[in-house]
Amino acid sequence: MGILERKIREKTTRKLTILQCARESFLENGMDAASLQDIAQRAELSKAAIYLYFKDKTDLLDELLAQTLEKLDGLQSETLPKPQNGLEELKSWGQAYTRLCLEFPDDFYFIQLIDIFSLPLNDLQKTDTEAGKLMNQFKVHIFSAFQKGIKDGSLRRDLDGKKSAVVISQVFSCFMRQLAALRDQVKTNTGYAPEELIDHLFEILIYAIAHKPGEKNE
Amino acid sequence: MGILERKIREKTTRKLTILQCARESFLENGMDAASLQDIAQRAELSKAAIYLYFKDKTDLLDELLAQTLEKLDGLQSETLPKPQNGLEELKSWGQAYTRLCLEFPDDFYFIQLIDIFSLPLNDLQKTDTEAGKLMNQFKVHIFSAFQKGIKDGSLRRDLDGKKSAVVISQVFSCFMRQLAALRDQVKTNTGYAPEELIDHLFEILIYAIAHKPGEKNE
DNA sequence: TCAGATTATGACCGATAGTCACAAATTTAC
DNA sequence: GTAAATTTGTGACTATCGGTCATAATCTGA
Repeated sequence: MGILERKIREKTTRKLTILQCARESFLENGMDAASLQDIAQRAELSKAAIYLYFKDKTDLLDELLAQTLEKLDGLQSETLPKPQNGLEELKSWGQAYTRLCLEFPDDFYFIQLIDIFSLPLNDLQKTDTEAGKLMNQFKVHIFSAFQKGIKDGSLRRDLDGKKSAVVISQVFSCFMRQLAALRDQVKTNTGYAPEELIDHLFEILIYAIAHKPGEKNE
Repeated sequence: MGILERKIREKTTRKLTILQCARESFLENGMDAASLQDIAQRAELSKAAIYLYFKDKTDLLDELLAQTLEKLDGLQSETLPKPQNGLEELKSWGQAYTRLCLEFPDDFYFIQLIDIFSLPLNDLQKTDTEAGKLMNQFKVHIFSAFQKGIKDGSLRRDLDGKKSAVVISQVFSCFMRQLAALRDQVKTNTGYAPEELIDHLFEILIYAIAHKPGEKNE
């Protein structure tokens, strides 16, 4: 039985090696320009050998994306050890996403490639890839944070929780994606550092959805 | 002189023919998948002949983009014949952009390919392409509408006009882009029609930046 | 009529993603 | 221990892409 275990172990380590090489190549050359030939060379394999471990180029990407989504999950639970009100929970997700963007651009590169709302919110089980499943989980978290916030009074009660979740999440992910894509040019093009713009986006969004203590909330 | 005129006329019509064929091919196959071979066949020319009229593939795209930006300009001045306050002006730009997205998806496809804020806001003359110049004009319009709104009291006075212009425009264009990209899936994936989501985005953004009559504005 | 410019082409280049027949290595069966 | 079967690997291949280039056809002005 030790043989089988060793073979499985070798297979997975080889897979991980290829993934790591793919990660480097994607980051250095970008999603389109990265060639399987280059990835194969880094892994000291022939290009055809890659296809023994991965269906195609997008399959490689899916696995890398799954890795990154797990990291996002980790960052969020790191910043929010205890459950708080809905608004605080939303903020913590936003901060985790922001940290991924600013502190871990390598990871963010993969998240930003896909669109969070290109997957159905309803058919939770209808996802074929690992990354798809994780993305759905993520969406469910955001959605329930909105519902919670409306109930506990930290968000405006006249909001349609689900609709706001869709719009706000979409806004946030799109904004961060664009920011990450232009990273170095943002400051020179707009005159503002990425952090400033993100802060302002936070202000605007929170201003728009949070219940303000002074006002009545019904 | 008639000969020269005819030659110029023939040259421009041929250019327009190629542009139209490129437009169709881009729309049918997408920016990447559309091949110059296909465009050439549609135009009943050899692939090499295309390069007599356009520098490369992105040159084709630039011209199509310029056409679309002019259309956006037309839509805006159509809905806003007379100058109003800053908020109204911003709304009219938003509506023009929305109309382009919903009513003229073919045109929107090209606008959505580029990012409004990937060009510098400062160096207005440093644009090499026609599309670049038009984009810069567009950005200037939005920027001055914010300044105007803050002055005339239709926007919150505590806003940093320039910063808000950057963030809001980015949010808006990203959102619409994603919406257009997923067009048919939006309803099934989120449960909301594109129009509903756009309306809600309008509500949120206006709620966040507009001066509310009841409140003091300083 | 004929030189010179314009317009057009097919053949070609280097690059890509992906396939496939075949070979080497390794495990399993006897 | 050896042969069969399976896994792991490869180089050569296809088809397609954006783009170039020598060459040819067409048209213009003198």
